[in-house]
Amino acid sequence: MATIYDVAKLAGVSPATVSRVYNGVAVSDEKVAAVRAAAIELRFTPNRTARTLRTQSAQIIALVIPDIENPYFTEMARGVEDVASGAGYSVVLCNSDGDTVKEAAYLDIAVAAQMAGVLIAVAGPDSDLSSLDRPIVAVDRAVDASIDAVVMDNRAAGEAATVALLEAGYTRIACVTGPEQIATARDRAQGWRDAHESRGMVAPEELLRFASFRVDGGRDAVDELMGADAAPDAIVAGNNLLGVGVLQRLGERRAPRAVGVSVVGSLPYATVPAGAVDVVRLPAREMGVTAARLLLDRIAGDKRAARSVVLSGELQPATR
Amino acid sequence: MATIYDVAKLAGVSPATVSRVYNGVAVSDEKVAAVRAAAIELRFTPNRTARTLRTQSAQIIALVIPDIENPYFTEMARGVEDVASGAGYSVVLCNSDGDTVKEAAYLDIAVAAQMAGVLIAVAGPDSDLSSLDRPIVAVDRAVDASIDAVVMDNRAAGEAATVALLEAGYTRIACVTGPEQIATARDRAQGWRDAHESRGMVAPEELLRFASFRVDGGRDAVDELMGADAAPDAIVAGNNLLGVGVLQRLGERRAPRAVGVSVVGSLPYATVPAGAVDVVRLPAREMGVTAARLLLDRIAGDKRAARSVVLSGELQPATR
DNA sequence: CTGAAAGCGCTAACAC
DNA sequence: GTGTTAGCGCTTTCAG
Repeated sequence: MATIYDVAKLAGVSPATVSRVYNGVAVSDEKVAAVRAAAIELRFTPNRTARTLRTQSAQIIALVIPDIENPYFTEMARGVEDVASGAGYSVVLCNSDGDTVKEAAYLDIAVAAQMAGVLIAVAGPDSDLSSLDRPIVAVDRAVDASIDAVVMDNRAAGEAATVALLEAGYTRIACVTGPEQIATARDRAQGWRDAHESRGMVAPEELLRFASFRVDGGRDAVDELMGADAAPDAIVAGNNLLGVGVLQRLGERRAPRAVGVSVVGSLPYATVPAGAVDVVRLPAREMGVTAARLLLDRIAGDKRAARSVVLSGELQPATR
Repeated sequence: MATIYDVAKLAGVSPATVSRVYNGVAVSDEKVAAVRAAAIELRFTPNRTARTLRTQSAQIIALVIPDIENPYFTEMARGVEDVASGAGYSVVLCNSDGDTVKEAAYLDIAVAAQMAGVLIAVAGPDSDLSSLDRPIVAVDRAVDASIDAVVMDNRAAGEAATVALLEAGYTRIACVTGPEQIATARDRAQGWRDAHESRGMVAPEELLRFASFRVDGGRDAVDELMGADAAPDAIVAGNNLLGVGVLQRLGERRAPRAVGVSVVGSLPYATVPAGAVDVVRLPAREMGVTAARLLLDRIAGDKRAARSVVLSGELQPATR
């Protein structure tokens, strides 16, 4: 690979001038032209490693998520990437797998590779961000008041999903949500409680299930709930994958009667007919866009107090 | 951040010795202990940027894929990551979006950041890999004989999907596959032809559609196919997302009679009951694992002639 | 086995 | 506006 010295020699200028051309520092037009020509001839691309070592900051943003196979997070990733690449940053996608050990390893890498900042949907309450000495924004899952966050209004989303079923006339509504230690999961369950309360009812706590935020979690919960004596007549699924599992398993069981389903989160790859279930669409892409902008602001030196942005889901009611 | 000089001073050794400890070069036990202790005290992590600048190679593998929102590719990514991280490499996921310009930008970054190697599912036939002066393995889509590749037997997969429908008694079978310029898409269509031929039939070319490899492609194709005079009685979908679109749209239309569906690729998030459609499962994770191993071999200096590994799909027949 | 020292390619003072 | 030069933190000869 050609270096700035090669280009400088060919263009008849100093290495510093070549550097300036690539960093938007004022250089006379003729020298700019000479440098550009030389660079093309030598197929020169600035070495990012050297630049990073010198400036102590790579033009890279780490995006750490707990499940790369969940379309919710990949949709978010798209949003992040669009903003980041527009600003000249690359995005490194890191899959923590919900494992705080793997997560910590990625955060170490982010530091060791001098990445400019980190966007993270934490694996859990034990996630340790303390050794991260650079800008960081929490996405989807808040960490604490000292860290910028962009999250969904999970309680309201859970409530909206539940209200839709109540309004449709269901009376025994179960809730299948994610792991109890994840606030997102708890908040959505709280929304399910609140929906009942707001109508003078009390949520049937015996129909609340904490599962993994995965398809299997939804499938298992259906078997458990529907196998019991006083089975529910409807189910609120706490995220997209749980919704898929619930719908899959309900479809496979010969149901004595239709069970209502509503889902917190979109189902981009589900194959239920449109309008078959209530869905509270969560603006995942927008979350990614917002978080990326916030992070770029921080990287640019924004020193204001930590902000927290809350995005709202939108009920897309079933057609009944 | 602490440097090897800080550690060296505290441990009472030279910087070179600290470096050796971190690179598995022989150092006396007592000095190793002293260095480790100092490193812990100073919370030292070797700076990867400096190491990369010096060695001219980052412990990073770029994985360039055309659609990060497609579960097929994220499943593959998991396989890649498991192998890579086991070998001490990080994986950078790059979403080319099927755009050769974005793809080229990522490949430039891979070079500029001195990444150790590249795994790529090329965006199309115009993808330019010529300026990539480092190990590279094509996944899912072969490039040419000079480049290692790990791909599916797409023709056979298309054939198996079609045969399943023929055996189920369908007689007018459409094929909705991906963009014509993508070999994967053409090969699957060829399998559809071959299935007919092997039974002494001729494939109804007027029922062949090239669409984007996305949900919408499948939806639109259904409208077009089913709206025509001589509509098909079954459809082969050329990838997972097309399958989702086809199933969605068929479910939404009031079908005069059941239309058979078979899909090349798994449907992890579909909500059709198990056994409702024929699926040719493609071992995406295995593809990622195999490709990553091949790439690591190349990075380690394997100079043998380019290999091409072909993986087979597995029909998971519908229960009828 | 260990230390000194050069240098990977770039940027940022600093001088002119 | 431009050139000279000193590192960024690490690895790797080369001596010893």
